[in-house]
Amino acid sequence: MAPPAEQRGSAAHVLELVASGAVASRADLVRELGLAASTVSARVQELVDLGLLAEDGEGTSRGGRRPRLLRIPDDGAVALAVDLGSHHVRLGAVTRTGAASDTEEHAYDLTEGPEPTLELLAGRLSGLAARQRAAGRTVRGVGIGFPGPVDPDTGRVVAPARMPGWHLYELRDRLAERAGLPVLVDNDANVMALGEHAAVHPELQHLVLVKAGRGIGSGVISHGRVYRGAGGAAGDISHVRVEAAAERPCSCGNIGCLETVASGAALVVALRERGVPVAGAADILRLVRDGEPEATTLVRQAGRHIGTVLSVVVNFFNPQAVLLGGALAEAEPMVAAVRAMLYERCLPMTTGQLTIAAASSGPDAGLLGAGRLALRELVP
Amino acid sequence: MAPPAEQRGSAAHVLELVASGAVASRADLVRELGLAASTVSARVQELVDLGLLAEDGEGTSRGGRRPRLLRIPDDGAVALAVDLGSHHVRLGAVTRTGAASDTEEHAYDLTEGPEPTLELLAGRLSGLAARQRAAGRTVRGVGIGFPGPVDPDTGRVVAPARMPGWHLYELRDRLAERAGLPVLVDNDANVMALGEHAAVHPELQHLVLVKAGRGIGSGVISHGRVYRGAGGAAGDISHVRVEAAAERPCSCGNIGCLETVASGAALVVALRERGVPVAGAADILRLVRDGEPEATTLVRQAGRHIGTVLSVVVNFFNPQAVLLGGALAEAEPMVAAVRAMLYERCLPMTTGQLTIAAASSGPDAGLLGAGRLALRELVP
DNA sequence: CGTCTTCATTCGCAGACCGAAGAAAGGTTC
DNA sequence: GAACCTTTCTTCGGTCTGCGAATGAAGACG
Repeated sequence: MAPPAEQRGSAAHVLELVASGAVASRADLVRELGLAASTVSARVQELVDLGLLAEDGEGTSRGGRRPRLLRIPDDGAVALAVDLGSHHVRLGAVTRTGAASDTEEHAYDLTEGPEPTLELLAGRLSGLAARQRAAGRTVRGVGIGFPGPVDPDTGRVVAPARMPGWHLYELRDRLAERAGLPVLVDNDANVMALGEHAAVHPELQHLVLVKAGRGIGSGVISHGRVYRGAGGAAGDISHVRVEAAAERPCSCGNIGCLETVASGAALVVALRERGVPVAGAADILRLVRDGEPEATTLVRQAGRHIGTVLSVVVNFFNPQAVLLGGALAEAEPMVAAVRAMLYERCLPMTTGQLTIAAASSGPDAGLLGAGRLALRELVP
Repeated sequence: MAPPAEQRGSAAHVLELVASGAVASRADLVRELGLAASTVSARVQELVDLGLLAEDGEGTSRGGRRPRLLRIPDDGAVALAVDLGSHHVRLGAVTRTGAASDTEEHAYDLTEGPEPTLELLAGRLSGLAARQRAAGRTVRGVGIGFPGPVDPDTGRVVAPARMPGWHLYELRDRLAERAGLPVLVDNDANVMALGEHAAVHPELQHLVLVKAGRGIGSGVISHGRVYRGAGGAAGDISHVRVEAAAERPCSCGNIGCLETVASGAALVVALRERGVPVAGAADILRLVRDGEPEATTLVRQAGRHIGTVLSVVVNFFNPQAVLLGGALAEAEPMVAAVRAMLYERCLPMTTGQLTIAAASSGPDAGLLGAGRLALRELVP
C-alpha cells in the first residue's frame, strides 16, 4: 500500500516499507509490491549486501515455511538534523532506524540574518558531528527544515517574509562548505510532513500536515510524495484572509491574514495585551495545560480559525489525514477546535474517512523528518 | 515538458504530445521525452503501424536534415461525448484530432431520476451512432461528464446533492448495456479539466479548472493527471462557507455555502427576486452582454465570491493556471472578478507565474474532454 | 564542394523483470 | 509417522525495454 517515493520496488521504496513496519519479510514485499518473488529476492539481497537491510531471525509460520524477517539495521550512519524556527533551533542526530539522539535546543533570532545563523549552525553541527564520530557513528550529511519558502533543488531560501537578508540566500551550499558535509534544505512543514508520513502513516497517499508554531505552515503529501506546486510555494495557508483578522496588517504586506490571529506570535501578542505575560509558545502551552482561561480561549479560537481555512483545503484536496504539528498542536483545545470545524464545515464524503490528529512524533517530528530526508537522499 | 498520463514515453503520452502540438517530429519527441532516439523511433513506428499516428510531409530545416512531421490522423474513429448538466444535455461526436461534430443540446431535468436520463441518452446516442456510422466513422465508445461525484473505477454516481435516485446508480454499466458500447463516466469538471489540459495547456503540470454553470465544480490536474483525492471527491469548492451566504440553506444540508450565492442557480433566483425574468444561465449571459446592470453586478459579485474561495486554493495548491469554464465563465465580469480577487489575495509567489483565463474550448470544452477521455481509455 | 548539423534508422548489448522449477522448512491429516 | 499440502525463498533461463554507437540521409554553410 505504501506509495512509491521513486518507483515501485526501488531501493528507497523497499527500505521505507521495511522501516515503517508495513512489511517484515520477502514474501510480504512480494504481496505489497506485486513484483515477482525472484525480483524481490534479488533486490533484497542487493540491499543486504550493501548493509542497508538485515535479516533478523525467523517469524511465525502461517502454515508453511517460516519467513526470514527483515529489518533496517543500525549501520552506524547518522544524519545531523536541524529544525530551524524563527526564535529557536533544535539539533540532533538521526539514525536509519528513525531514532533521534543527542538533541539540543537553543534560543536565538533567525531575523538577525543568514550569517549569524550560519555561524551558529556550523559551530553546533561541528560539535555534534565530533560527538557522533567519537561514538563510532558515520555522519552522512545534514538535513534542515527552514521556516520559510525554500527551493529544494538549489537549497536556496526564497522570499521569506519578515526575514531581512535571507532572500535567495544559498543556505545549502554555504553550510555544506562550512560543515564539510552534504546538506539538504527544505521547508520545515514539508520536512515534518515527510517525517510523519514515512514514520507513522506510510500507507496514506494524501495528507496535509499543519505546523502551528510561531508561524503557520503546511506540508502536503500527495500520491505519497511531497507536493510542492508550480513554484514550490504549495501548502501556504497562513496568508489566507479570514474575517476575524479584519484589517490587521501582516508581515506579507497584505491585511487580514490567518497568521495575524492564529499563529503563536499573534497569540503571544494577544495574551500580553490582556495582561498575561508570555514569552513564547512554550509559555502558552503551559498556561493551557494549567487551564488558564484567557490562554485556553485564545488557543481554541486560533484552532477555529485554522480549521476554517483547513475546511476549504480538505474539501478541495480530499486528503486521508490532517495532522497537526508544531508547538501549538500539543495543546488539546487546538486539536479539538480544528476537528470541530472540519466536521462541521466539510462534506461528509471528505470527512468520512478523514483522520484528524496531532502529529505523533511530538517535538522531534521536524528533526526526524529532516534526518530522514538527508539519509534518504544521501543513500550510502 | 508535458506530463505523463501513464508513463514517460507511453503510447498515450506520445499521442498527447503530438495532438497538442507540443511536438511535431521524432527529434522533438527525443528532446521532450529524454529517451534515446532509437527508442522514440521504434515507438513512433509502432504507432504509425497501428494507424494512430501518421507522417505528414517534411518540416523546415534547422540547419540539417528536415524533420519528418508527425500528426494525429483522422482514422475514422470517434467517441460519442455527453456533457450532462442538471437541466440540459449536450451530445456530439469527437474525433482523435480533437474536433467535435454533430452536436446537439436538449433541455431536460436530471433530477427526474436516472431512468428517464438513461432513456434519453440511449435514444440520442443510438441516433448519433447511426449517423456517425453512416458517415463512415467507427464509434469506439461513449464518454460522459456527469454533474456530481462519480467513482471513475466503477462508473457509479456517488451521493449527489439534490438528485434523488442517483446515489450509487451504475450509470456506466447500465448505459453500456443499453447502447451496446463501452462507456466511461467521470465528473463534469474533471472531464473539462482533462480536455482543457490535453488540448490547450499540455505543458502545464498543475492546474485547476472551475466549472461555473448552474452549480460550481472544479477539476484538478496535478502532475499532469486528474487528481481525485482520497475518496474521489477532490475539487469541491461549492460547499465552502462564505460570509456573504450567511445562513442560507444549501442542498448539501449545510448553510452558507458558496453555491448559494455564486452558482448559476443562485443568480437566477436572485435576479428573479429583483424582478428580472430569467430562465437560466443563457439568459444571464445575454443580459450581461447587453450591459444590464443588475445581472452584471450579480455576476461580478459571484466572481468575487468564487475568487475568494479560489484564493485559498491557489495559495495551498500553487497551480500554474486557474481556468474558468462553464456557462458563467463566458461572462467577462466573472473572469475579471476572479482575477482581481486572486491577484489581491494570493501571495505574489503564487500569482507571479499564474495564468488566470477562461477555458478556451468554449461551450464544447466538456464535450471535447469527455470524448478525449473515451478515446484515450479505449485505445483500439 | 567539402564539412558541419540535424534527423532518423539499424543493431548489438545491458539490465529489469518474469515465470517455471525446485529446494527448504514447516504444517495437516489420516 | 508418512504422505501431502503450504508457505517461503532461490536458481535459472527467457523476454522485453531502452540505451548507445555506428551509420545513413539530407540539408545548411562557407
